[in-house]
Amino acid sequence: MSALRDKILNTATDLFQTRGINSTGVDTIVAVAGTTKMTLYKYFHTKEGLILEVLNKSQQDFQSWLDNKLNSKPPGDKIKQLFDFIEEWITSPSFLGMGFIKASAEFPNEENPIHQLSSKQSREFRQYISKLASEAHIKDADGLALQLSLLFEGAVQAEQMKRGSGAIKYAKKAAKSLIDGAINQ
Amino acid sequence: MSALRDKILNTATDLFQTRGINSTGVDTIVAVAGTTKMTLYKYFHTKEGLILEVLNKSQQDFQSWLDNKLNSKPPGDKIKQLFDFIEEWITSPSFLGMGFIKASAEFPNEENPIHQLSSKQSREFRQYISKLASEAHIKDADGLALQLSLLFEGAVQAEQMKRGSGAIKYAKKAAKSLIDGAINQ
DNA sequence: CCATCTTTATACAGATTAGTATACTAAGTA
DNA sequence: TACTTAGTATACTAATCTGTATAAAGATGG
Repeated sequence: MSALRDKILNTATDLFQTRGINSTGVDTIVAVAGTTKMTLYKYFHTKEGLILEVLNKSQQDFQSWLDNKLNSKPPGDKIKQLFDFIEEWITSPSFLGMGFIKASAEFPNEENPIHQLSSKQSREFRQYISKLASEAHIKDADGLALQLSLLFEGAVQAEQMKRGSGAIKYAKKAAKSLIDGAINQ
Repeated sequence: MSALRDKILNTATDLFQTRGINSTGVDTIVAVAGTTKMTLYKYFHTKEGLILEVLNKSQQDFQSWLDNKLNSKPPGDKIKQLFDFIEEWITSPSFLGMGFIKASAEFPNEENPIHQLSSKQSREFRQYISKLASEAHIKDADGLALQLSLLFEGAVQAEQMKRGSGAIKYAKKAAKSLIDGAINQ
């Protein structure tokens, strides 16, 4: 809708990833975005509201990027190609981390709305992987999806800790082993 | 050395895990520990110093607990039993998360001393797993260790997001697959 | 009993935080 | 031209943050 609103949202996304959520004040966000607090609070009623919107948009962007990549492949092959695109995403120079992983660590209390949204996004991504596994006619789709999501989150975590860790290469290998094992069963 | 110093360290460890590091002020720490800021700053020169000590102690405690558990097993069997003890640790009611995983998310900048310590601890734990793999005469010990560490960090992450997730059960299965695959090769 | 050391209590400085109030400017639209 | 809307500029509140200064209280050992 508003270009200024988008600018604030994108600036906040970037700052939250590079400096941390709690360490980034609204004053910093508006200064970097080139606007004022009045405008920020017009579009986002509280900082928490802004954080929730940042998380939602980040996840939507990631999911639709991935979905778009996979949509050109036959349904039964998608699960096998999943980690190729995850590798592309993680090794991209613009990779700054996964929003919901960092957010859940900064807001560890399970009662907190930000933590709850993070948890929900993690669950939904796992379900997405499970759907891919089902389409490949894998028996225990949920079980495999959980294992793959562990590899995924582990690889993201490793890359957040040390850029260029190369962890995704090994996650990919491990994923291939697990997928092959699940198919021949 | 000092009982009061330990009390502050333990209180900070608990609060950092349950409320987050940046969200926990030194005033809160001393109030819960039942002492004053003057005493805290006598033993820890800055909050950052306290955080670094909390991280170090947490990791030492975890490592020595695990090492103690594994020491009763023959060297070649340790890698196979690793995830049994990790499961015991994660499912324990006192489990509050992994210090270095949360800390690296709260301090995402790689220049930050807290981030650097987190990264170092993650690397050292991976090397520890690699040593276990070597003792079991596994060829690509480093490769397997990296894969297992991804499963480990993924499972911890999952459990931090949703207590009682059961993720560790699937991580254990996946680890078994990967270890068996690495042995028969 | 005196001297030393640890700890407490309290108040403070200076910076930063989230969020609001007020007045202004600019731009489009009817 | 008059009205509305979007955004800016700035100052403010009230709370919280890390870290320090100062003085009193307790404890310990010679």
